[in-house]
Amino acid sequence: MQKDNIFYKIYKELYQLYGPQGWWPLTDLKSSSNPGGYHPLDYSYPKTSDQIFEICVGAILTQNTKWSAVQKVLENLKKENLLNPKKILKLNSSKLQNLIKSSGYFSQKSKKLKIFSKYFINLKNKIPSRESLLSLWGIGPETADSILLYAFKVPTFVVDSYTKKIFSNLSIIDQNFDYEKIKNLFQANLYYDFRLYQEYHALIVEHAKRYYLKSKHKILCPLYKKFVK
DNA sequence: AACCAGGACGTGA
DNA sequence: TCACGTCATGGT
Repeated sequence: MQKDNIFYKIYKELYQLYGPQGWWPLTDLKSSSNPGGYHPLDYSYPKTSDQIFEICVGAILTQNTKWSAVQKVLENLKKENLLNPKKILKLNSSKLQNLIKSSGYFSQKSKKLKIFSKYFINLKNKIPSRESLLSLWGIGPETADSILLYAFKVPTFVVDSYTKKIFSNLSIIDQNFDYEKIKNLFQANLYYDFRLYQEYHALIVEHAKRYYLKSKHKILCPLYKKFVK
Protein backbone atom coordinates (compact mmCIF):
# COMPACT_ATOMS: atom_id res chain seq x y z
CA MET A 1 0.00 0.00 0.00
CA GLN A 2 1.03 3.57 -0.49
CA LYS A 3 0.99 5.86 2.51
CA ASP A 4 -0.43 8.79 0.59
CA ASN A 5 -3.69 7.15 -0.46
CA ILE A 6 -6.91 8.87 0.52
CA PHE A 7 -8.06 6.13 2.89
CA TYR A 8 -4.93 6.34 4.99
CA LYS A 9 -4.86 10.14 4.84
CA ILE A 10 -8.38 10.34 6.22
CA TYR A 11 -7.49 7.86 8.93
CA LYS A 12 -4.63 10.05 10.07
CA GLU A 13 -6.84 13.12 9.96
CA LEU A 14 -9.58 11.48 12.05
CA TYR A 15 -7.04 10.16 14.55
CA GLN A 16 -5.58 13.63 14.88
CA LEU A 17 -9.06 15.08 15.39
CA TYR A 18 -10.43 12.60 17.92
CA GLY A 19 -7.55 10.46 19.18
CA PRO A 20 -7.65 6.77 20.13
CA GLN A 21 -11.22 5.56 20.74
CA GLY A 22 -10.64 2.60 23.04
CA TRP A 23 -13.11 0.23 21.40
CA TRP A 24 -14.69 -2.19 22.24
CA PRO A 25 -16.06 -0.89 25.59
CA LEU A 26 -16.31 -3.46 28.41
CA THR A 27 -18.56 -3.40 31.46
CA ASP A 28 -15.63 -4.64 33.55
CA LEU A 29 -13.82 -1.38 32.83
CA LYS A 30 -16.70 0.87 33.84
CA SER A 31 -16.32 3.11 36.87
CA SER A 32 -17.37 6.56 37.96
CA SER A 33 -14.29 7.97 36.29
CA ASN A 34 -14.79 5.79 33.21
CA PRO A 35 -18.57 5.50 32.70
CA GLY A 36 -18.28 4.30 29.11
CA GLY A 37 -15.92 1.40 29.73
CA TYR A 38 -13.62 2.47 26.89
CA HIS A 39 -9.89 1.81 27.11
CA PRO A 40 -7.85 4.04 24.76
CA LEU A 41 -4.49 2.60 23.64
CA ASP A 42 -5.18 -0.73 25.29
CA TYR A 43 -5.14 -3.24 22.44
CA SER A 44 -4.69 -6.29 24.62
CA TYR A 45 -6.63 -9.48 24.00
CA PRO A 46 -9.75 -9.78 26.21
CA LYS A 47 -8.76 -11.32 29.52
CA THR A 48 -11.64 -13.75 29.94
CA SER A 49 -13.96 -15.80 27.80
CA ASP A 50 -16.88 -13.88 29.25
CA GLN A 51 -15.35 -10.60 28.07
CA ILE A 52 -15.05 -12.00 24.57
CA PHE A 53 -18.64 -13.16 24.80
CA GLU A 54 -19.77 -9.73 26.00
CA ILE A 55 -18.28 -8.09 22.94
CA CYS A 56 -20.15 -10.53 20.72
CA VAL A 57 -23.42 -9.93 22.56
CA GLY A 58 -22.92 -6.18 22.22
CA ALA A 59 -22.25 -6.53 18.51
CA ILE A 60 -25.53 -8.42 18.05
CA LEU A 61 -27.60 -6.13 20.25
CA THR A 62 -26.36 -2.96 18.58
CA GLN A 63 -27.67 -3.97 15.16
CA ASN A 64 -29.49 -0.88 13.95
CA THR A 65 -29.67 0.32 17.56
CA LYS A 66 -28.06 3.08 19.57
CA TRP A 67 -25.13 1.99 21.69
CA SER A 68 -26.54 3.82 24.73
CA ALA A 69 -29.53 1.46 24.71
CA VAL A 70 -27.27 -1.57 24.35
CA GLN A 71 -25.09 -0.33 27.20
CA LYS A 72 -28.02 -0.39 29.60
CA VAL A 73 -28.97 -3.92 28.59
CA LEU A 74 -25.40 -5.15 29.00
CA GLU A 75 -25.31 -3.51 32.39
CA ASN A 76 -28.49 -5.32 33.42
CA LEU A 77 -27.25 -8.68 32.17
CA LYS A 78 -23.96 -8.13 33.95
CA LYS A 79 -25.73 -7.24 37.18
CA GLU A 80 -27.75 -10.45 36.97
CA ASN A 81 -24.53 -12.32 36.26
CA LEU A 82 -25.92 -13.50 32.92
CA LEU A 83 -23.21 -12.32 30.50
CA ASN A 84 -22.17 -15.89 29.87
CA PRO A 85 -23.15 -18.22 27.01
CA LYS A 86 -24.28 -21.13 29.18
CA LYS A 87 -26.47 -18.88 31.27
CA ILE A 88 -28.01 -17.25 28.19
CA LEU A 89 -28.78 -20.72 26.84
CA LYS A 90 -30.42 -21.77 30.10
CA LEU A 91 -32.63 -18.68 30.35
CA ASN A 92 -36.14 -19.11 29.08
CA SER A 93 -36.79 -16.99 26.04
CA SER A 94 -39.44 -14.70 27.49
CA LYS A 95 -37.14 -13.77 30.38
CA LEU A 96 -34.33 -13.10 27.95
CA GLN A 97 -36.65 -10.99 25.83
CA ASN A 98 -37.60 -8.91 28.86
CA LEU A 99 -33.97 -8.37 29.79
CA ILE A 100 -33.03 -7.11 26.34
CA LYS A 101 -36.31 -5.42 25.45
CA SER A 102 -35.08 -1.85 25.74
CA SER A 103 -32.51 -2.36 22.99
CA GLY A 104 -35.23 -3.15 20.44
CA TYR A 105 -36.04 -6.11 18.17
CA PHE A 106 -36.20 -8.18 21.34
CA SER A 107 -37.88 -11.14 19.70
CA GLN A 108 -35.31 -11.52 16.94
CA LYS A 109 -32.37 -10.63 19.13
CA SER A 110 -33.21 -13.16 21.84
CA LYS A 111 -33.23 -15.83 19.17
CA LYS A 112 -29.93 -14.54 17.79
CA LEU A 113 -28.35 -14.63 21.26
CA LYS A 114 -29.51 -18.19 21.85
CA ILE A 115 -28.10 -19.37 18.53
CA PHE A 116 -24.86 -17.50 19.03
CA SER A 117 -24.40 -18.74 22.60
CA LYS A 118 -24.60 -22.34 21.48
CA TYR A 119 -22.09 -21.62 18.73
CA PHE A 120 -19.77 -19.82 21.15
CA ILE A 121 -19.71 -22.75 23.58
CA ASN A 122 -18.89 -25.12 20.73
CA LEU A 123 -15.97 -22.93 19.73
CA LYS A 124 -14.12 -24.01 22.87
CA ASN A 125 -11.95 -20.89 22.93
CA LYS A 126 -10.89 -21.18 19.31
CA ILE A 127 -11.01 -18.25 16.94
CA PRO A 128 -14.03 -18.52 14.63
CA SER A 129 -13.83 -18.23 10.87
CA ARG A 130 -15.71 -15.49 9.09
CA GLU A 131 -17.63 -18.06 7.05
CA SER A 132 -18.84 -19.95 10.11
CA LEU A 133 -20.01 -16.72 11.72
CA LEU A 134 -21.85 -15.70 8.56
CA SER A 135 -23.55 -19.07 8.42
CA LEU A 136 -25.31 -18.32 11.72
CA TRP A 137 -28.82 -16.89 11.56
CA GLY A 138 -28.63 -13.31 12.79
CA ILE A 139 -24.96 -12.69 12.03
CA GLY A 140 -24.42 -10.60 8.90
CA PRO A 141 -21.17 -9.16 7.52
CA GLU A 142 -20.88 -6.17 9.84
CA THR A 143 -21.62 -8.14 12.99
CA ALA A 144 -19.24 -10.92 11.93
CA ASP A 145 -16.44 -8.46 11.23
CA SER A 146 -17.05 -6.57 14.48
CA ILE A 147 -16.84 -9.82 16.42
CA LEU A 148 -13.67 -10.91 14.64
CA LEU A 149 -11.95 -7.53 14.93
CA TYR A 150 -12.88 -6.44 18.43
CA ALA A 151 -13.41 -9.72 20.28
CA PHE A 152 -10.75 -11.85 18.57
CA LYS A 153 -8.35 -9.22 17.20
CA VAL A 154 -8.52 -10.59 13.67
CA PRO A 155 -7.55 -7.86 11.16
CA THR A 156 -10.78 -7.55 9.19
CA PHE A 157 -12.23 -4.16 8.35
CA VAL A 158 -15.72 -3.30 9.60
CA VAL A 159 -17.99 -1.44 7.21
CA ASP A 160 -21.17 0.19 8.48
CA SER A 161 -23.78 2.61 7.17
CA TYR A 162 -21.70 5.55 8.40
CA THR A 163 -18.73 4.37 6.36
CA LYS A 164 -20.90 4.44 3.26
CA LYS A 165 -22.40 7.83 4.13
CA ILE A 166 -19.10 9.56 4.79
CA PHE A 167 -17.04 8.12 1.94
CA SER A 168 -19.76 8.43 -0.67
CA ASN A 169 -20.35 12.00 0.42
CA LEU A 170 -16.65 12.63 -0.14
CA SER A 171 -17.00 10.93 -3.57
CA ILE A 172 -14.36 8.37 -2.62
CA ILE A 173 -16.72 5.45 -3.07
CA ASP A 174 -19.94 5.01 -4.97
CA GLN A 175 -23.25 4.63 -3.19
CA ASN A 176 -24.02 1.31 -4.83
CA PHE A 177 -20.78 -0.43 -3.78
CA ASP A 178 -21.65 -3.48 -1.73
CA TYR A 179 -20.23 -4.46 1.65
CA GLU A 180 -17.41 -6.68 0.44
CA LYS A 181 -16.25 -4.21 -2.17
CA ILE A 182 -15.96 -1.39 0.35
CA LYS A 183 -14.27 -3.64 2.88
CA ASN A 184 -11.72 -4.77 0.30
CA LEU A 185 -11.03 -1.19 -0.76
CA PHE A 186 -10.15 -0.17 2.78
CA GLN A 187 -8.03 -3.24 3.36
CA ALA A 188 -6.14 -2.76 0.10
CA ASN A 189 -5.23 0.77 1.15
CA LEU A 190 -4.31 0.24 4.79
CA TYR A 191 -1.62 -1.57 6.74
CA TYR A 192 -2.73 -5.05 7.77
CA ASP A 193 -3.04 -4.19 11.43
CA PHE A 194 -5.98 -4.98 13.70
CA ARG A 195 -5.27 -1.91 15.84
CA LEU A 196 -5.50 0.36 12.82
CA TYR A 197 -8.73 -1.32 11.72
CA GLN A 198 -10.17 -1.03 15.23
CA GLU A 199 -9.43 2.66 15.50
CA TYR A 200 -10.52 3.50 11.97
CA HIS A 201 -14.00 2.05 12.32
CA ALA A 202 -14.46 3.64 15.74
CA LEU A 203 -13.25 6.98 14.41
CA ILE A 204 -15.69 6.77 11.51
CA VAL A 205 -18.55 6.26 13.96
CA GLU A 206 -17.36 9.16 16.09
CA HIS A 207 -17.05 11.44 13.08
CA ALA A 208 -20.43 10.43 11.70
CA LYS A 209 -22.12 11.14 15.01
CA ARG A 210 -20.77 14.65 14.85
CA TYR A 211 -21.45 15.49 11.21
CA TYR A 212 -23.73 12.94 9.56
CA LEU A 213 -26.77 12.60 11.81
CA LYS A 214 -30.13 13.54 10.36
CA SER A 215 -30.38 17.16 11.41
CA LYS A 216 -26.80 18.03 10.60
CA HIS A 217 -25.64 19.12 7.18
CA LYS A 218 -23.05 16.91 5.59
CA ILE A 219 -21.41 19.88 3.93
CA LEU A 220 -20.08 20.94 7.34
CA CYS A 221 -17.93 17.83 7.51
CA PRO A 222 -14.35 19.12 7.87
CA LEU A 223 -13.05 16.27 5.71
CA TYR A 224 -14.97 17.76 2.82
CA LYS A 225 -13.01 21.01 2.82
CA LYS A 226 -9.73 19.23 3.25
CA PHE A 227 -10.00 16.34 0.80
CA VAL A 228 -12.66 17.20 -1.79
CA LYS A 229 -11.95 19.81 -4.39
C1' DA B 1 -44.72 13.73 16.40
C1' DA B 2 -42.32 11.72 12.72
C1' DC B 3 -37.86 9.95 12.26
C1' DC B 4 -33.99 7.03 13.09
C1' DA B 5 -30.25 4.28 15.60
C1' DG B 6 -22.68 1.26 15.40
C1' DG B 7 -28.25 -4.48 10.52
C1' DA B 8 -30.08 -8.79 9.08
C1' DC B 9 -33.56 -11.60 7.11
C1' DG B 10 -37.52 -12.91 4.03
C1' DT B 11 -39.85 -12.17 -0.04
C1' DG B 12 -40.94 -11.38 -4.88
C1' DA B 13 -39.46 -10.16 -9.38
C1' DT C 1 -28.99 -10.54 -7.67
C1' DC C 2 -31.60 -6.75 -5.72
C1' DA C 3 -34.86 -3.52 -4.01
C1' DC C 4 -38.12 -3.34 -0.50
C1' DG C 5 -40.81 -4.47 3.75
C1' DT C 6 -40.26 -6.05 8.52
C1' DC C 7 -38.46 -6.27 13.03
C1' DA C 8 -39.22 -2.65 18.07
C1' DT C 9 -37.79 0.38 21.74
C1' DG C 10 -36.44 4.90 23.09
C1' DG C 11 -34.56 9.40 22.30
C1' DT C 12 -34.91 13.99 19.58
